[in-house]
Amino acid sequence: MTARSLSPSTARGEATRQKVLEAAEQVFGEKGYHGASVTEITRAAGVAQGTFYLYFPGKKEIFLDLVDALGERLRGVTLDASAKAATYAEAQRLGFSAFFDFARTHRHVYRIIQECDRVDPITYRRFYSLLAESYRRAQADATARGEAAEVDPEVVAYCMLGVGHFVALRYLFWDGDLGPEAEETAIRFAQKGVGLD
Amino acid sequence: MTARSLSPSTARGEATRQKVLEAAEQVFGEKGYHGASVTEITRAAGVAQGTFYLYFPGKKEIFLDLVDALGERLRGVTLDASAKAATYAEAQRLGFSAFFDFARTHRHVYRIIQECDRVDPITYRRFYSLLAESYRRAQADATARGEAAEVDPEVVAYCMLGVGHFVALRYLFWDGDLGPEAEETAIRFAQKGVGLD
Amino acid sequence: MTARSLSPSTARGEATRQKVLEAAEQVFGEKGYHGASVTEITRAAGVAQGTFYLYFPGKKEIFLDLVDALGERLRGVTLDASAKAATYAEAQRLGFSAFFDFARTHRHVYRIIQECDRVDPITYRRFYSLLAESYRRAQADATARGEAAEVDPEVVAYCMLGVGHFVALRYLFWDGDLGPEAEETAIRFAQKGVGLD
Amino acid sequence: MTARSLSPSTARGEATRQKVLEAAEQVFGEKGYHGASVTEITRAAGVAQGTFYLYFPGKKEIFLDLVDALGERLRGVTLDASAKAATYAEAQRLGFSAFFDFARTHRHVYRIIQECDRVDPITYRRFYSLLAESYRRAQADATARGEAAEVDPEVVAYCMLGVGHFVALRYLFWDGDLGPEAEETAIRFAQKGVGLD
DNA sequence: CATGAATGAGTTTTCATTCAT
DNA sequence: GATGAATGAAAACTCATTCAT
Repeated sequence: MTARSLSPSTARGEATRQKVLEAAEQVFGEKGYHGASVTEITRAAGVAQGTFYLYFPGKKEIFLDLVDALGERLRGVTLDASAKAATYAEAQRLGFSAFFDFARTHRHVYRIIQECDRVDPITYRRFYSLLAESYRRAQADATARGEAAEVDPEVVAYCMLGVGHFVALRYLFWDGDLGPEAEETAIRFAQKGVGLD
Repeated sequence: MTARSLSPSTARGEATRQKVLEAAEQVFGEKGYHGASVTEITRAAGVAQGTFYLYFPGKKEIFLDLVDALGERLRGVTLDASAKAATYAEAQRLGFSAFFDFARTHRHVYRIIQECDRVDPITYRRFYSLLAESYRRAQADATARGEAAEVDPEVVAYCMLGVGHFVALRYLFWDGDLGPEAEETAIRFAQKGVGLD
Repeated sequence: MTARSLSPSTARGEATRQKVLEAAEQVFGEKGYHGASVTEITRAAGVAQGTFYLYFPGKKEIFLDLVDALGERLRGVTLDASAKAATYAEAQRLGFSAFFDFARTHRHVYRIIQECDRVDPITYRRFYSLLAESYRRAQADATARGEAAEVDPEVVAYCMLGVGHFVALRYLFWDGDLGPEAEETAIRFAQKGVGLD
Repeated sequence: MTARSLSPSTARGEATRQKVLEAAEQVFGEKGYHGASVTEITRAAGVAQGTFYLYFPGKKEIFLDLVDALGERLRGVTLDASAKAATYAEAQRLGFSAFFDFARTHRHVYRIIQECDRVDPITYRRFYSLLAESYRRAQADATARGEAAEVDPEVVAYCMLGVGHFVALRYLFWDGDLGPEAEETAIRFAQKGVGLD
């Protein structure tokens, strides 16, 4: 997407790069972008300080790389999940479930996304824009098929992003887990709102 | 709420305290928590470095003070707005409008809330918990009056928080402003979801 | 001795000066010269920061004043005690006892003397020189009267200072108290050394 | 003794560590613990500020390291010296001489020991406890062999520490040097006291 | 006499990044 | 490719002292 990482030319190099990347994900997840230090990442990766700069231009860049990668993975799982559905309602249900599963498995890492807004707003925006794009398209298609109301799909996409994010925040991150009823309620909200008339 | 600031005892002191607080709000809004330095805040306030520590224990504390204050103001405006409504639908509409107005007016500052999660998760959680409380109560009351469906009001509260936050993010912070149609669509979403019957 | 303090002209002023002086003694004793702050002293004295500078030129000066005063008191009690004795042996015994009593009562304050060496070596030296003077004279007199050996009384004076100081350090400050046997042994050492014939 | 320093892994690192340590000894000796700053130490060592923290956790730790090292050296020279003696009297004489030599050569550094009491009382106490231990043992052995009187060797040990310290203070630090007569008198005092029969 | 707000120089410490080996 | 010692700018914070009221 953006050429942020330096290229390894050997297999050994590629392996080192991976070690660093994984260590970074773990350390960033644990301490956040500002709380983490390059020293700590390299220590966790089991390489020397200088090695870090052989593969990444700097702390910022590896962080943004991680965010991009995370976005890609998240889009992958949600898209894959909803692709299996026959109806829009079913797609929404499966999509939300996949999202919550992802957030559950990547608790710490998911939270670092928010820090990205200050580190590089462009990357932050891209993260959510690309994610929203799937939602937008699904809504637009459903509308075309008469399965959903005729409303601006872009707005709807961000509404759904919001529902997912805040329900995950409240139940997954604060409470420890999200039960099936809460998940059901969230999906119901996305489909029928608060239930007015 | 939490005793985080030191006490001035004269009017002059109170005035200085205010100057510093306002400068901090401005600088934090512009550069974020980590990007801002105490030096910068005092420079913006027109006082000496040491003066800062006469009124606040440290950078972290003034930041959290600001977040608490922001939460209080935000709860104030949304509650005031929805109090004027006769029906739940109306209350939601007015509440969202008030929220968007607030976010519009406090763009920069509103964004620092997200940084708070890493600085002090307790304060971050309190910010949203207290906000959600109003929404929860409104939903519960509406349900009791037969105006809303019988669903867990806590989940609904966070769904609404999410809708507000992400629509503000997309339209207010990224696009520059949020038009009436988008606002209308968001409210409609909160009331009827994506329109699935 | 040295004109280090500023002069109060009224009775009220004299009272304030005293309050500050006493607070300083206590705070310095507790935290040491460097650990104590002027703010803390004034707080302990119940006066404003500025008031301090009405009576003392600075932190250093009040500290040295305190050291001088302490020396005067210590010389007073040891001299008074040994004046009551008929023989040199008796005078030594009473002098040491008085010294240990003083150290016992002024544990904390006594220890700040050592810090004085770095703050102002002149004052530190004066403290011990004046104290040694009494010992020196007593030894010289005893020699003249045939009660003590014919040795340089100046050296002897410092040996006795050393015995007192280190026994107090070991037993009073570290152990909590100095029993009569230890005191007796110390005195015996001063009179007969390690017991080599 | 206490793991206070960080580890260099190369010869170059070890060399730098030494440079910093030596600079610290010099600067602390000259200005004392509080008068010295890390900046000054690194400047004297010819390294950058940050380098200091590669080898020592902080100013306090390097200071305490220095005190421990000093104690070890001092114990070494006094023990070595007295080990050569046939009698207790001879051992005392040689031990005192070695002590005075050490103090003469390390004037400045020796004086920083006193500051240690406020910086870390434990380390201060250890310094003298370990030193006293040799004296105590020597006295106990001499008593067993009938060479010295039957008195508490612990008290005697501190008496001798005191004699050494204060005679060094008076003659070495204040006067510039300690002549043989004064040294002789001090030793005589340690052996026979003030000469009371 | 007394106050206490204000000052600003000075201190310790951190850490992303560089570079000789 | 890999190392890890070295850098130095920047940060948060303290505190003796001044001075307008």
